[in-house]
Amino acid sequence: MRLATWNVNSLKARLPKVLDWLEYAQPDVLCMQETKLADAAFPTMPFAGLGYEVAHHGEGRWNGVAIASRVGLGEVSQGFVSGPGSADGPDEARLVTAECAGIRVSSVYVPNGRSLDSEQYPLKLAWLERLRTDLTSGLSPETPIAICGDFNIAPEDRDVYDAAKFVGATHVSEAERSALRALTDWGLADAFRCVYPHEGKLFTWWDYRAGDFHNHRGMRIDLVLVSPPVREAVRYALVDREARKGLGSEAPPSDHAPLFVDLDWAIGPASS
DNA sequence: ATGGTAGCATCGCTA
Repeated sequence: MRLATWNVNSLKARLPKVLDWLEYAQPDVLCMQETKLADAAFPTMPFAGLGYEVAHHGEGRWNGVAIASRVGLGEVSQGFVSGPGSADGPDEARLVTAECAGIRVSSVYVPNGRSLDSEQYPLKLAWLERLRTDLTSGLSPETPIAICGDFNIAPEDRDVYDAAKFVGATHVSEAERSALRALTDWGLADAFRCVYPHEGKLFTWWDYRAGDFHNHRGMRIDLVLVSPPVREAVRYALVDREARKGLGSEAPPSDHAPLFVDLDWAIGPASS
């Protein structure tokens, strides 16, 4: 089973590239973030044409998350479903969860945080804490779980191109990394790190500006977090940098590259 | 130190 995540930065602008990538990379499940679409505007037909069912949670102009699956899609929930303060906070489409081939898959788009002195920064930390309680309360780590998406956190200094340039910046602060550790302490593992335990400077996002992609100035902020039964099944993972390139007259790329994780996992017949 | 780019509900905001 190939499980992928990709912040597409507008599915409307990126649809041809996403469809090309589905045909080329053949993921069984693709989690998307920043679709920037309302639910009614989601292009269901071209996904169905490639054999994918889709669960989407969108609001229109910003955010928007989706899960496309060709191995079954059930028990869909949009947004937070439980936990304290579930009625609080801004109504932003940043979480959708569905069961795919026996794995509880979530597509998440963690708030950016903007800067440490922004009012958005504590909201990011609160959102992460709420994500933890929502996705883990009442569950055993032995439940097959995969939380996939744009976490807007680089877990370690080796996950940014130059740690010195990020001192005092968001995405690398101790509080953000601690919020991420709360998830891993519960039992979730960074699947990419399971495959590349020693490497550094392997990124999933590069700023559009100043030739950052070409100059290898990026960050690893897109993650697939897996519970122990899924971790046991991890065989391979890759960031597809080809998809971050703008090729000739094609549509321009997202500023994120897709990450996929290959699992030795029984898919079984597709069901819905 | 600044600015660099992209998407959008575009002349301001988000990333």
